[in-house]
Amino acid sequence: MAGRPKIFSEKEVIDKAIEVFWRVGYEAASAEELLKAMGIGKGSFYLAFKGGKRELFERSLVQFSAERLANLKRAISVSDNPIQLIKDFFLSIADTGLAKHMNGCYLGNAIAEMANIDAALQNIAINLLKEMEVVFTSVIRQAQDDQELKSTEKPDILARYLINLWNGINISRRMYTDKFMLKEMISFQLQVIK
Amino acid sequence: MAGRPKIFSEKEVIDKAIEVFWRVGYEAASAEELLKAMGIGKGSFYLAFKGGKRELFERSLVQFSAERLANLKRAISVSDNPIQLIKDFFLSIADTGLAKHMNGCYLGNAIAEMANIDAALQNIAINLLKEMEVVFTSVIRQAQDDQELKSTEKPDILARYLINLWNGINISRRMYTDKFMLKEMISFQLQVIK
DNA sequence: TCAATTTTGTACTATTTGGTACATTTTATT
DNA sequence: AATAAAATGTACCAAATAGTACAAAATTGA
Repeated sequence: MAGRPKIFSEKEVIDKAIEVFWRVGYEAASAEELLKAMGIGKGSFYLAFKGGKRELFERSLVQFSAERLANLKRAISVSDNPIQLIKDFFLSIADTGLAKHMNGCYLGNAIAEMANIDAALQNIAINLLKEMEVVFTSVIRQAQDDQELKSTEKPDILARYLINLWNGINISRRMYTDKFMLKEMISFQLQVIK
Repeated sequence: MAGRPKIFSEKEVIDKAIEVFWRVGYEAASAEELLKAMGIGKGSFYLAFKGGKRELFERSLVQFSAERLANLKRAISVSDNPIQLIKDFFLSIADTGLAKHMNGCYLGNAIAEMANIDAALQNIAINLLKEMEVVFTSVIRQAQDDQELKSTEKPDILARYLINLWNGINISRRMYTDKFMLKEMISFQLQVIK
Protein backbone atom coordinates (compact mmCIF):
# COMPACT_ATOMS: atom_id res chain seq x y z
CA MET A 1 0.00 0.00 0.00
CA ALA A 2 0.98 3.63 0.45
CA GLY A 3 2.23 5.29 -2.72
CA ARG A 4 1.58 8.59 -4.42
CA PRO A 5 -1.93 9.87 -3.81
CA LYS A 6 -4.50 10.41 -6.57
CA ILE A 7 -4.89 14.03 -7.51
CA PHE A 8 -8.52 13.49 -8.47
CA SER A 9 -11.70 11.87 -7.20
CA GLU A 10 -13.05 9.17 -9.50
CA LYS A 11 -16.60 10.24 -8.79
CA GLU A 12 -15.82 13.81 -9.74
CA VAL A 13 -14.06 13.01 -12.99
CA ILE A 14 -16.91 10.69 -13.97
CA ASP A 15 -19.27 13.62 -13.39
CA LYS A 16 -17.13 15.70 -15.76
CA ALA A 17 -17.19 12.89 -18.32
CA ILE A 18 -20.98 12.66 -18.03
CA GLU A 19 -21.22 16.28 -19.13
CA VAL A 20 -19.37 15.39 -22.34
CA PHE A 21 -21.13 12.07 -23.04
CA TRP A 22 -24.51 13.64 -22.38
CA ARG A 23 -23.83 16.48 -24.77
CA VAL A 24 -22.35 14.62 -27.73
CA GLY A 25 -23.01 10.93 -27.13
CA TYR A 26 -20.63 8.02 -26.75
CA GLU A 27 -19.09 7.67 -30.21
CA ALA A 28 -18.61 11.38 -30.76
CA ALA A 29 -16.90 11.85 -27.40
CA SER A 30 -13.18 11.65 -28.15
CA ALA A 31 -10.71 10.49 -25.54
CA GLU A 32 -9.00 13.85 -25.93
CA GLU A 33 -12.16 15.84 -25.13
CA LEU A 34 -13.01 13.57 -22.23
CA LEU A 35 -9.55 13.82 -20.67
CA LYS A 36 -9.56 17.58 -21.08
CA ALA A 37 -12.95 17.84 -19.38
CA MET A 38 -11.89 15.45 -16.63
CA GLY A 39 -8.70 17.40 -16.13
CA ILE A 40 -6.40 14.38 -15.85
CA GLY A 41 -3.72 12.86 -18.08
CA LYS A 42 -3.67 9.62 -19.98
CA GLY A 43 -1.48 7.89 -17.41
CA SER A 44 -3.91 8.54 -14.59
CA PHE A 45 -6.92 7.79 -16.73
CA TYR A 46 -5.88 4.41 -18.04
CA LEU A 47 -4.72 3.40 -14.57
CA ALA A 48 -8.09 4.23 -13.00
CA PHE A 49 -10.19 3.05 -15.95
CA LYS A 50 -8.46 -0.02 -17.32
CA GLY A 51 -11.32 -0.59 -19.73
CA GLY A 52 -10.74 2.83 -21.29
CA LYS A 53 -13.58 4.84 -22.72
CA ARG A 54 -16.05 1.96 -22.55
CA GLU A 55 -15.53 1.39 -18.82
CA LEU A 56 -15.79 5.13 -18.22
CA PHE A 57 -19.13 5.23 -20.00
CA GLU A 58 -20.45 2.18 -18.20
CA ARG A 59 -19.54 3.61 -14.81
CA SER A 60 -21.00 6.96 -15.83
CA LEU A 61 -24.35 5.33 -16.59
CA VAL A 62 -24.46 3.69 -13.19
CA GLN A 63 -23.29 6.74 -11.27
CA PHE A 64 -25.67 9.03 -13.13
CA SER A 65 -28.77 6.99 -12.55
CA ALA A 66 -27.88 6.05 -8.99
CA GLU A 67 -27.66 9.72 -8.11
CA ARG A 68 -30.82 10.80 -9.90
CA LEU A 69 -32.80 7.86 -8.63
CA ALA A 70 -31.69 8.50 -5.06
CA ASN A 71 -32.82 12.12 -5.41
CA LEU A 72 -36.19 11.06 -6.76
CA LYS A 73 -36.72 8.48 -4.02
CA ARG A 74 -35.73 10.94 -1.35
CA ALA A 75 -38.12 13.57 -2.70
CA ILE A 76 -40.91 10.99 -2.82
CA SER A 77 -40.25 9.80 0.70
CA VAL A 78 -40.59 13.28 2.16
CA SER A 79 -43.50 14.33 -0.04
CA ASP A 80 -47.08 14.32 1.19
CA ASN A 81 -48.30 13.94 -2.39
CA PRO A 82 -45.92 11.73 -4.39
CA ILE A 83 -48.23 11.62 -7.43
CA GLN A 84 -48.19 15.40 -7.68
CA LEU A 85 -44.44 15.32 -7.17
CA ILE A 86 -44.04 13.01 -10.16
CA LYS A 87 -46.33 15.22 -12.24
CA ASP A 88 -44.27 18.26 -11.29
CA PHE A 89 -41.14 16.30 -12.09
CA PHE A 90 -42.43 15.89 -15.65
CA LEU A 91 -43.80 19.40 -15.96
CA SER A 92 -40.54 20.94 -14.82
CA ILE A 93 -38.86 19.61 -17.96
CA ALA A 94 -40.57 22.42 -19.88
CA ASP A 95 -38.82 25.03 -17.76
CA THR A 96 -35.27 23.94 -18.52
CA GLY A 97 -33.07 25.70 -21.06
CA LEU A 98 -32.27 24.85 -24.65
CA ALA A 99 -29.02 23.05 -23.82
CA LYS A 100 -30.86 20.68 -21.48
CA HIS A 101 -33.51 20.07 -24.11
CA MET A 102 -30.88 19.14 -26.64
CA ASN A 103 -29.19 16.71 -24.26
CA GLY A 104 -32.30 14.64 -23.73
CA CYS A 105 -32.22 11.68 -21.35
CA TYR A 106 -28.80 10.27 -20.51
CA LEU A 107 -30.13 6.73 -20.35
CA GLY A 108 -32.49 7.06 -23.30
CA ASN A 109 -29.66 8.37 -25.45
CA ALA A 110 -27.55 5.37 -24.50
CA ILE A 111 -30.39 2.95 -25.23
CA ALA A 112 -30.73 4.44 -28.70
CA GLU A 113 -27.05 4.80 -29.50
CA MET A 114 -25.92 1.44 -28.13
CA ALA A 115 -28.54 -0.58 -30.01
CA ASN A 116 -26.69 -2.77 -32.51
CA ILE A 117 -23.38 -1.39 -31.23
CA ASP A 118 -22.93 -2.77 -27.73
CA ALA A 119 -25.77 -4.89 -26.39
CA ALA A 120 -24.22 -5.20 -22.91
CA LEU A 121 -23.98 -1.44 -22.46
CA GLN A 122 -27.47 -0.98 -23.85
CA ASN A 123 -28.79 -3.49 -21.37
CA ILE A 124 -27.22 -1.65 -18.48
CA ALA A 125 -28.97 1.54 -19.57
CA ILE A 126 -32.25 -0.32 -20.05
CA ASN A 127 -32.16 -1.85 -16.60
CA LEU A 128 -31.29 1.46 -14.99
CA LEU A 129 -34.25 3.15 -16.66
CA LYS A 130 -36.45 0.29 -15.54
CA GLU A 131 -35.51 1.17 -11.98
CA MET A 132 -37.34 4.44 -12.53
CA GLU A 133 -40.31 2.42 -13.72
CA VAL A 134 -40.22 0.45 -10.46
CA VAL A 135 -40.36 3.69 -8.47
CA PHE A 136 -43.32 4.92 -10.51
CA THR A 137 -45.10 1.59 -10.04
CA SER A 138 -44.81 1.66 -6.29
CA VAL A 139 -45.90 5.28 -6.00
CA ILE A 140 -48.95 4.56 -8.14
CA ARG A 141 -49.81 1.40 -6.24
CA GLN A 142 -49.55 3.24 -2.94
CA ALA A 143 -51.74 6.08 -4.22
CA GLN A 144 -54.37 3.61 -5.38
CA ASP A 145 -54.28 1.85 -2.02
CA ASP A 146 -54.79 5.20 -0.33
CA GLN A 147 -57.63 5.95 -2.76
CA GLU A 148 -55.85 9.06 -3.92
CA LEU A 149 -56.00 8.01 -7.57
CA LYS A 150 -59.20 7.76 -9.59
CA SER A 151 -57.68 5.50 -12.23
CA THR A 152 -58.06 1.81 -11.49
CA GLU A 153 -55.66 0.89 -14.25
CA LYS A 154 -52.94 -1.55 -13.16
CA PRO A 155 -49.94 0.25 -11.63
CA ASP A 156 -47.44 -1.37 -13.97
CA ILE A 157 -49.40 -0.20 -17.01
CA LEU A 158 -49.52 3.33 -15.72
CA ALA A 159 -45.84 3.23 -14.80
CA ARG A 160 -44.90 2.10 -18.28
CA TYR A 161 -47.12 4.85 -19.63
CA LEU A 162 -44.98 7.31 -17.67
CA ILE A 163 -41.75 5.75 -18.92
CA ASN A 164 -43.01 6.01 -22.47
CA LEU A 165 -44.01 9.60 -21.82
CA TRP A 166 -40.52 10.23 -20.47
CA ASN A 167 -38.90 8.65 -23.51
CA GLY A 168 -41.12 10.60 -25.85
CA ILE A 169 -40.60 13.95 -24.18
CA ASN A 170 -36.86 13.53 -24.29
CA ILE A 171 -36.99 13.35 -28.07
CA SER A 172 -39.87 15.80 -28.50
CA ARG A 173 -38.23 18.49 -26.38
CA ARG A 174 -35.53 18.69 -29.04
CA MET A 175 -38.21 19.33 -31.69
CA TYR A 176 -40.42 21.70 -29.74
CA THR A 177 -38.28 24.01 -27.71
CA ASP A 178 -41.14 26.40 -26.98
CA LYS A 179 -41.74 26.33 -23.24
CA PHE A 180 -45.48 26.89 -23.47
CA MET A 181 -46.03 24.24 -26.11
CA LEU A 182 -43.96 21.73 -24.17
CA LYS A 183 -45.81 22.35 -20.93
CA GLU A 184 -49.13 22.05 -22.74
CA MET A 185 -48.03 18.74 -24.25
CA ILE A 186 -46.81 17.31 -20.98
CA SER A 187 -49.84 18.34 -18.95
CA PHE A 188 -52.13 16.94 -21.63
CA GLN A 189 -50.36 13.61 -21.35
CA LEU A 190 -50.48 13.64 -17.56
CA GLN A 191 -54.29 13.74 -17.58
CA VAL A 192 -54.16 9.96 -17.79
CA ILE A 193 -52.76 9.87 -14.26
CA LYS A 194 -55.80 11.09 -12.41
CA MET B 1 -22.51 15.18 -72.39
CA ALA B 2 -22.12 11.50 -73.11
CA GLY B 3 -19.43 9.76 -71.06
CA ARG B 4 -19.17 6.49 -69.21
CA PRO B 5 -22.50 5.49 -67.68
CA LYS B 6 -23.11 5.10 -63.96
CA ILE B 7 -23.24 1.50 -62.86
CA PHE B 8 -25.58 2.35 -59.99
CA SER B 9 -28.74 4.28 -59.22
CA GLU B 10 -28.27 7.00 -56.62
CA LYS B 11 -31.66 6.26 -55.13
CA GLU B 12 -30.77 2.60 -54.71
CA VAL B 13 -27.40 3.17 -53.10
CA ILE B 14 -28.95 5.69 -50.71
CA ASP B 15 -31.43 2.99 -49.73
CA LYS B 16 -28.51 0.67 -48.99
CA ALA B 17 -26.83 3.40 -46.96
CA ILE B 18 -30.04 3.95 -44.98
CA GLU B 19 -29.90 0.35 -43.86
CA VAL B 20 -26.46 0.99 -42.35
CA PHE B 21 -27.21 4.42 -40.83
CA TRP B 22 -30.45 3.13 -39.36
CA ARG B 23 -28.73 0.20 -37.75
CA VAL B 24 -25.66 1.86 -36.24
CA GLY B 25 -26.25 5.59 -36.45
CA TYR B 26 -24.30 8.32 -38.22
CA GLU B 27 -21.02 8.45 -36.31
CA ALA B 28 -20.61 4.70 -36.05
CA ALA B 29 -21.22 4.15 -39.76
CA SER B 30 -17.76 4.00 -41.33
CA ALA B 31 -17.19 5.01 -44.93
CA GLU B 32 -15.88 1.51 -45.50
CA GLU B 33 -19.06 -0.16 -44.25
CA LEU B 34 -21.23 2.27 -46.18
CA LEU B 35 -19.36 1.76 -49.46
CA LYS B 36 -19.46 -2.00 -49.02
CA ALA B 37 -23.22 -1.90 -48.43
CA MET B 38 -23.76 0.45 -51.33
CA GLY B 39 -21.62 -1.74 -53.56
CA ILE B 40 -19.67 1.09 -55.17
CA GLY B 41 -16.07 2.30 -54.96
CA LYS B 42 -14.62 5.47 -53.53
CA GLY B 43 -14.21 7.07 -56.94
CA SER B 44 -17.87 6.72 -57.76
CA PHE B 45 -18.99 7.67 -54.32
CA TYR B 46 -17.11 10.93 -53.95
CA LEU B 47 -18.09 11.92 -57.46
CA ALA B 48 -21.79 11.42 -56.79
CA PHE B 49 -21.70 12.67 -53.19
CA LYS B 50 -19.23 15.54 -53.16
CA GLY B 51 -20.14 16.30 -49.57
CA GLY B 52 -19.04 12.80 -48.53
CA LYS B 53 -20.69 11.00 -45.64
CA ARG B 54 -22.54 14.08 -44.45
CA GLU B 55 -24.23 14.72 -47.80
CA LEU B 56 -25.10 11.04 -48.04
CA PHE B 57 -26.78 11.15 -44.65
CA GLU B 58 -28.64 14.36 -45.42
CA ARG B 59 -30.00 12.94 -48.65
CA SER B 60 -30.86 9.70 -46.91
CA LEU B 61 -32.99 11.58 -44.38
CA VAL B 62 -34.94 13.33 -47.13
CA GLN B 63 -35.35 10.23 -49.28
CA PHE B 64 -36.38 8.09 -46.33
CA SER B 65 -39.05 10.40 -45.04
CA ALA B 66 -40.34 11.34 -48.49
CA GLU B 67 -40.97 7.69 -49.23
CA ARG B 68 -42.57 6.84 -45.90
CA LEU B 69 -44.68 9.97 -45.87
CA ALA B 70 -45.92 9.31 -49.40
CA ASN B 71 -46.92 5.79 -48.35
CA LEU B 72 -48.77 7.10 -45.32
CA LYS B 73 -50.59 9.78 -47.31
CA ARG B 74 -51.55 7.30 -50.01
CA ALA B 75 -52.90 4.84 -47.44
CA ILE B 76 -54.87 7.63 -45.77
CA SER B 77 -56.29 8.86 -49.06
CA VAL B 78 -57.70 5.44 -49.96
CA SER B 79 -58.87 4.60 -46.44
CA ASP B 80 -62.48 4.91 -45.36
CA ASN B 81 -61.35 5.31 -41.74
CA PRO B 82 -58.09 7.27 -41.57
CA ILE B 83 -58.17 7.50 -37.76
CA GLN B 84 -58.31 3.73 -37.46
CA LEU B 85 -55.55 3.50 -40.07
CA ILE B 86 -53.30 5.69 -37.94
CA LYS B 87 -54.12 3.63 -34.86
CA ASP B 88 -53.27 0.45 -36.73
CA PHE B 89 -50.10 2.13 -37.97
CA PHE B 90 -49.04 2.56 -34.34
CA LEU B 91 -50.25 -0.83 -33.18
CA SER B 92 -48.40 -2.61 -35.97
CA ILE B 93 -45.12 -1.52 -34.43
CA ALA B 94 -45.60 -4.21 -31.81
CA ASP B 95 -45.64 -6.90 -34.48
CA THR B 96 -42.24 -6.13 -35.95
CA GLY B 97 -39.13 -8.13 -35.12
CA LEU B 98 -36.32 -7.44 -32.69
CA ALA B 99 -34.04 -5.90 -35.31
CA LYS B 100 -36.68 -3.32 -36.20
CA HIS B 101 -37.26 -2.56 -32.53
CA MET B 102 -33.56 -1.91 -32.05
CA ASN B 103 -33.39 0.42 -35.03
CA GLY B 104 -36.06 2.75 -33.70
CA CYS B 105 -37.13 5.76 -35.77
CA TYR B 106 -34.74 6.92 -38.47
CA LEU B 107 -35.62 10.57 -37.93
CA GLY B 108 -35.84 10.34 -34.15
CA ASN B 109 -32.40 8.75 -34.01
CA ALA B 110 -31.00 11.59 -36.09
CA ILE B 111 -32.68 14.21 -33.90
CA ALA B 112 -31.07 12.66 -30.86
CA GLU B 113 -27.65 11.99 -32.33
CA MET B 114 -27.25 15.27 -34.19
CA ALA B 115 -28.11 17.45 -31.18
CA ASN B 116 -24.98 19.43 -30.27
CA ILE B 117 -23.16 17.81 -33.21
CA ASP B 118 -24.71 19.24 -36.36
CA ALA B 119 -27.63 21.62 -35.86
CA ALA B 120 -28.37 21.91 -39.59
CA LEU B 121 -28.70 18.17 -40.00
CA GLN B 122 -30.77 17.92 -36.84
CA ASN B 123 -33.09 20.61 -38.15
CA ILE B 124 -33.66 18.72 -41.36
CA ALA B 125 -34.69 15.65 -39.37
CA ILE B 126 -36.92 17.76 -37.11
CA ASN B 127 -38.73 19.36 -40.01
CA LEU B 128 -39.24 16.03 -41.75
CA LEU B 129 -40.79 14.55 -38.62
CA LYS B 130 -43.00 17.61 -38.32
CA GLU B 131 -44.38 16.74 -41.74
CA MET B 132 -45.80 13.62 -40.13
CA GLU B 133 -47.35 15.85 -37.48
CA VAL B 134 -49.02 17.88 -40.24
CA VAL B 135 -50.55 14.72 -41.68
CA PHE B 136 -51.86 13.69 -38.28
CA THR B 137 -53.30 17.14 -37.71
CA SER B 138 -55.28 17.16 -40.94
CA VAL B 139 -56.61 13.65 -40.44
CA ILE B 140 -57.77 14.55 -36.93
CA ARG B 141 -59.31 17.82 -38.06
CA GLN B 142 -61.18 16.06 -40.85
CA ALA B 143 -62.44 13.38 -38.46
CA GLN B 144 -63.68 16.02 -36.04
CA ASP B 145 -65.43 17.86 -38.88
CA ASP B 146 -67.09 14.59 -39.86
CA GLN B 147 -68.01 14.01 -36.21
CA GLU B 148 -66.16 10.73 -36.21
CA LEU B 149 -64.08 11.70 -33.20
CA LYS B 150 -65.48 12.17 -29.69
CA SER B 151 -62.54 14.23 -28.51
CA THR B 152 -62.97 17.95 -28.98
CA GLU B 153 -59.35 18.61 -28.16
CA LYS B 154 -57.58 20.84 -30.67
CA PRO B 155 -56.20 18.86 -33.63
CA ASP B 156 -52.66 20.20 -33.21
CA ILE B 157 -52.59 19.12 -29.58
CA LEU B 158 -53.74 15.64 -30.48
CA ALA B 159 -51.27 15.46 -33.38
CA ARG B 160 -48.39 16.43 -31.11
CA TYR B 161 -49.62 13.84 -28.67
CA LEU B 162 -49.23 11.26 -31.43
CA ILE B 163 -45.77 12.52 -32.34
CA ASN B 164 -44.75 12.28 -28.71
CA LEU B 165 -46.22 8.79 -28.56
CA TRP B 166 -44.24 7.92 -31.67
CA ASN B 167 -41.03 9.28 -30.19
CA GLY B 168 -41.63 7.44 -26.94
CA ILE B 169 -42.44 4.12 -28.51
CA ASN B 170 -39.32 4.23 -30.61
CA ILE B 171 -37.21 4.32 -27.48
CA SER B 172 -39.47 2.11 -25.38
CA ARG B 173 -39.61 -0.66 -27.99
CA ARG B 174 -35.89 -1.16 -27.39
CA MET B 175 -36.56 -1.64 -23.66
CA TYR B 176 -39.68 -3.76 -23.89
CA THR B 177 -39.34 -6.20 -26.74
CA ASP B 178 -42.26 -8.32 -25.61
CA LYS B 179 -44.91 -8.11 -28.30
CA PHE B 180 -47.85 -8.38 -25.91
CA MET B 181 -46.55 -5.76 -23.52
CA LEU B 182 -45.79 -3.36 -26.36
CA LYS B 183 -49.23 -3.75 -27.89
CA GLU B 184 -50.83 -3.23 -24.52
CA MET B 185 -48.79 -0.07 -24.00
CA ILE B 186 -49.60 1.36 -27.40
CA SER B 187 -53.32 0.62 -27.26
CA PHE B 188 -53.50 2.13 -23.80
CA GLN B 189 -51.97 5.32 -25.14
CA LEU B 190 -54.26 5.40 -28.15
CA GLN B 191 -57.33 5.60 -25.92
CA VAL B 192 -56.80 9.33 -25.91
CA ILE B 193 -57.71 9.41 -29.60
CA LYS B 194 -61.35 8.50 -29.29
C1' DT C 1 -13.02 6.11 -85.92
C1' DC C 2 -11.74 9.37 -82.89
C1' DA C 3 -12.31 13.02 -79.65
C1' DA C 4 -14.75 14.64 -75.78
C1' DT C 5 -16.89 13.42 -71.63
C1' DT C 6 -17.93 11.04 -67.63
C1' DT C 7 -17.37 7.16 -64.38
C1' DT C 8 -14.58 3.90 -62.18
C1' DG C 9 -10.95 1.59 -59.39
C1' DT C 10 -6.77 1.97 -57.01
C1' DA C 11 -3.03 3.80 -54.84
C1' DC C 12 -2.00 7.13 -51.76
C1' DT C 13 -2.10 10.54 -47.78
C1' DA C 14 -2.65 13.27 -43.87
C1' DT C 15 -5.05 13.16 -39.57
C1' DT C 16 -7.09 11.35 -35.77
C1' DT C 17 -8.14 7.47 -33.13
C1' DG C 18 -7.80 4.91 -28.63
C1' DG C 19 -4.33 2.98 -26.24
C1' DT C 20 0.64 1.55 -24.32
C1' DA C 21 5.37 1.98 -22.32
C1' DC C 22 7.95 3.76 -19.07
C1' DA C 23 10.75 7.01 -16.60
C1' DT C 24 9.69 10.36 -13.06
C1' DT C 25 7.40 12.01 -9.07
C1' DT C 26 5.21 11.66 -4.74
C1' DT C 27 3.71 9.53 -0.91
C1' DA C 28 3.53 5.93 3.45
C1' DT C 29 6.03 2.68 5.99
C1' DT C 30 10.02 0.96 8.22
C1' DA D 1 16.73 8.36 5.44
C1' DA D 2 15.86 4.45 2.61
C1' DT D 3 12.55 1.72 0.25
C1' DA D 4 8.37 0.06 -1.57
C1' DA D 5 4.15 1.38 -3.69
C1' DA D 6 1.26 3.93 -6.41
C1' DA D 7 0.11 7.91 -9.58
C1' DT D 8 1.48 10.93 -13.12
C1' DG D 9 3.07 12.99 -17.57
C1' DT D 10 5.10 12.33 -21.88
C1' DA D 11 6.63 10.20 -25.73
C1' DC D 12 5.27 6.95 -28.65
C1' DC D 13 2.51 3.68 -31.77
C1' DA D 14 -0.31 0.95 -34.72
C1' DA D 15 -4.69 1.05 -36.75
C1' DA D 16 -8.42 3.21 -38.66
C1' DT D 17 -10.31 7.40 -40.43
C1' DA D 18 -12.33 10.22 -44.20
C1' DG D 19 -10.91 11.94 -48.19
C1' DT D 20 -7.84 12.96 -52.73
C1' DA D 21 -5.32 12.22 -57.09
C1' DC D 22 -5.25 10.31 -61.23
C1' DA D 23 -4.76 6.92 -64.79
C1' DA D 24 -7.73 3.63 -67.08
C1' DA D 25 -12.19 2.41 -68.91
C1' DA D 26 -16.54 3.09 -71.15
C1' DT D 27 -19.65 5.59 -73.35
C1' DT D 28 -21.84 9.35 -76.98
C1' DG D 29 -21.66 12.35 -80.69
C1' DA D 30 -19.12 14.31 -84.54
